[in-house]
Amino acid sequence: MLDLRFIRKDPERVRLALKNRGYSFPLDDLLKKDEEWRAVLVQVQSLKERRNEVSKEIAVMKAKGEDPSELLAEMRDVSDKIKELEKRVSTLEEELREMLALIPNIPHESVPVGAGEEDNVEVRRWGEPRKFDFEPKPHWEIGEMLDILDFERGTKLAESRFTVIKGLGARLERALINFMLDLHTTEHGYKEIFPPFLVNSKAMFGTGQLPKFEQELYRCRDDDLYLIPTAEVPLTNLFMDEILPPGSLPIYVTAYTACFRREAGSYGKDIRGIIRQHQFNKVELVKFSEPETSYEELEKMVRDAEEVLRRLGLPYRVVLLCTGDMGFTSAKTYDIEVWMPGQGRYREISSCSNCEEFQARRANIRYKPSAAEKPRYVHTLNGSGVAVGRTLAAILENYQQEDGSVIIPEVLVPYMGGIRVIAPSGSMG
RNA sequence: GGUGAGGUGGCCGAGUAGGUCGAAGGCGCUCGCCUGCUAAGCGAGUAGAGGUAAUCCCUCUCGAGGGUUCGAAUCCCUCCCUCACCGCCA
Repeated sequence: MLDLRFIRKDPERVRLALKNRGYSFPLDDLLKKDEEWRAVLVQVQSLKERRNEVSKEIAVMKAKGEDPSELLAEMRDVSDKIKELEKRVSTLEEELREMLALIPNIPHESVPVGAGEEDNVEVRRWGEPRKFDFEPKPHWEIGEMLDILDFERGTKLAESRFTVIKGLGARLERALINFMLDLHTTEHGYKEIFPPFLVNSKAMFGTGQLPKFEQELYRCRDDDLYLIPTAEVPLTNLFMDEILPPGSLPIYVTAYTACFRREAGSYGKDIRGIIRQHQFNKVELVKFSEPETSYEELEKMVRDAEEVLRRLGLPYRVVLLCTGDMGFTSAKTYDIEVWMPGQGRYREISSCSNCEEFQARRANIRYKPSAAEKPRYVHTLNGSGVAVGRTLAAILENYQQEDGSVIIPEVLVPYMGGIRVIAPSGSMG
């Protein structure tokens, strides 16, 4: 959420940001409403001032045994007028809040202006895509052949875009989670969190999923609870409505969670394989930072995520998203894309964003720079560190052998109990 | 789910026959004084949000929302949460 005072002071900046993002928004309506709100507010406040004064006078008169009935009559009218105007004020405030909640964040000045994916800027590559002397298969074929990915039974149990992972595949999924968490907690300084997988609507508002993206969420019928689409939601909202004491920042947290997304509107996309699932696992990184250092923190966070892929030996590239391709809450986003030989292209496996104070304002997360200073909003950052299912898919494709077996990356062998290869077993199950 | 108790400032804790209470007192914290050092002691300060260019000023906030009243932390209604006991349960 943007600061209303900022919009008031520099509406052209907001207008430009909206244009660069490809958003249409009735900014003039908002400004007009803001003006009316403040006008009415001034009226109410001065009437209240009058009422407060007179109420004290009445108390004094009564104490002296004088008759205050004249003042009482006057105040009855004032009180009615206040009630009437207050209705208007709260209506306007509600409308302003609703409008404000739909304005996306302002892109950082270093973000390229562009309409969509094609205008993103590649900033670096790592690793050499392997040369195959056979035709590399897509991961879903490998997974089915090894009997570790079971799409039919996933669909039977739930619906399409749900998959059952079996045997050494499940073990590999678990190994990846543990490997990523260990890396971030022991080497990158993140604190491990195991949060709820369901959160309430207030938390969803705080990180920006609500109200605009409600159709992307799974909701519980009888409770004000939603399945989280990413651990960013519970992690970022950890300090909702709090003022962090001096010296708290930066805070680094990480969590493994399952993530749940309805994927409304991506009907035809990535139907095969485990790239786009309704339920998937992810290890998430979240930082709370002082405004002055948040962009350094973003660069570090991207490196933390990249390190996962380096250790796994998976080639990738880092892409700076343009204004038109960024998420609603982000001021600047880097995507990390892993090389998928079976598809012959790079696929997003991590997305790291600096939301500046956009989410902090929504979730009311502040800190005190020092005991004497006023609270300020923190900057919040989030990034995948990284998407587990997509990593598993990338391993299957990058480490596949001609005979259909898959080599386990060296760093994962301890997590696999010493197993170095997943080979077709021939057994059903 | 049932019954009972309770939700006040960073923390503890006063404050109900409604009136000058954003709120006593204590702790903590900040600054100063004092003191070989530390502890103790003394003095001052110490919530958040909004309106305004802004110190001042004004308004709002005693779990949330609504009501009664000239006026509510204090009265009424609804909801939420916490704690205790019971029931159920991984």
